[in-house]
Amino acid sequence: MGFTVVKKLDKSLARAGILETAHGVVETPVFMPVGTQGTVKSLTPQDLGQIGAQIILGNTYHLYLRPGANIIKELGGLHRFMGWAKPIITDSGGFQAFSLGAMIVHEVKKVSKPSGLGEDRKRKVTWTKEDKEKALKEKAPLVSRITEEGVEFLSHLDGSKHLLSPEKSIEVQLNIGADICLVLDELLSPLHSPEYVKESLERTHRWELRSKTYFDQELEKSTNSQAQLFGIVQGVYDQKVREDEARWVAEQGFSGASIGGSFGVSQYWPRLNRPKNLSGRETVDWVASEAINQTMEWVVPILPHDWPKHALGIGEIWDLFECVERGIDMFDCVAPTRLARNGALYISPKSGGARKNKFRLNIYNSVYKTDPNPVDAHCSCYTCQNFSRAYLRHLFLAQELLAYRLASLHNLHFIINLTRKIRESILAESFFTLKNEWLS
RNA sequence: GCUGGGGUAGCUUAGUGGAUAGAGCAUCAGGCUGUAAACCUGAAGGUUGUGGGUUCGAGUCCCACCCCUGGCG
Repeated sequence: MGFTVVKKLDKSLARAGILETAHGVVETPVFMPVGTQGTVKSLTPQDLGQIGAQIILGNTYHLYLRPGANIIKELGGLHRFMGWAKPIITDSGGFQAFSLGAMIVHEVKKVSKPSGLGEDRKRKVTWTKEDKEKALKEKAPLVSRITEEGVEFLSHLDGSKHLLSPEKSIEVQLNIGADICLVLDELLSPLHSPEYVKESLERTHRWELRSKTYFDQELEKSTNSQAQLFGIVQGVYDQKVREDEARWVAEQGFSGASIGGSFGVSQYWPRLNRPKNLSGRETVDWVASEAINQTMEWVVPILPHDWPKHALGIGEIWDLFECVERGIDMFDCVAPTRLARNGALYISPKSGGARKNKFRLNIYNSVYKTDPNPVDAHCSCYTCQNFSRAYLRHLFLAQELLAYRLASLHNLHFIINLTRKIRESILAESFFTLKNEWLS
């Protein structure tokens, strides 16, 4: 079990590697489809194999609530349960602490529009205990809250109360049979104040250590004794914060590192040298990319060279290039599958894909009503080989289930294939040529 | 022919004589980055069947006509 860098570029941190796990090797850079509830929505493991998926991501929080980690364990672990024999990485539930908590209260996202700037600057989000209680009560009946012990959840399924502690999270991940487990962390939002960020990061350190202690202690007894544990670099859009976190994580003896957080700026974390002449929409995109790219630049060089580095939740097309260039090896992202179900289908530069349209077309648009062409004429996926845009549009408008399946197949094939090409370009030392073809 | 019900957005409809006639679906366009997401926003769309009357004011009340629909001849 371990990670080997097989090729590194001179001009950047981009590299190709091989990650060994109990369920086989993973060639990096790699894109990991998200299968939150023990399924990559609408696709079978056979589909995933055919489009070249090497490893998928499952979710502790969802599987713990339903069907329950013990049930999965009894039925032979998640691999057997869902019929996927290749590696699985599991998220710790840290993201749900955020998406059911601060994300709602702060009205931010994983990758946020610039908030706290311009008109929004007046908006003040304090985070005293009283405000927190009040905000949670008023704004979100179903939420998570952070305590020293862990994350308290009210189940989104039945409202029941649960505590996901670092120990519980690891217990669930080991029971599920994850090849790679993640420590429990708390995502920070751009609207968290410096005081709260400090408090939270100190707590996350304690959670990460508790996760690791429990992991080390339980691993041998576990039916999953070859599992690996990744640490998480948390933080906000601030160089010192991120570098400090990277230094801390680097010293804890993990098998790898995931880089997480909510990427955006605010009155607290406004570090911006924004190019002028950008439209409003371009600014939004620029800020999101800038926060992600800068963060990777700050963090990656500090982390051990021989650790696999995982960008949590990142995976838009430009991110793949920019993050690989900055030394990232692994990606997971809901974008390909969620966008697919919502009718946004990826297109390559040769088919009109570009930064400005986010390399997507909206299949619902009426221009595709009679379009006989495949989604992307340069794509070799099953969907593009067999169906027209007009047919796909029809399926979406009719809300036929096949729409979601064909679209997911295409988007995932597209991203996985692109990531594979990126890997090949590193091996062939043509990475920048490829990047230029896509992001010129 | 007699009699009852009904005509409001493409469809289904809400609407005590009082604000710019609302909504759902459909249409159109945005958005979506460790999945509370086959989701969320927004826009467009109206000669209230036609014509007249009462009234400061009518989708609403009155009259005539037209159309749909049920019942009886």
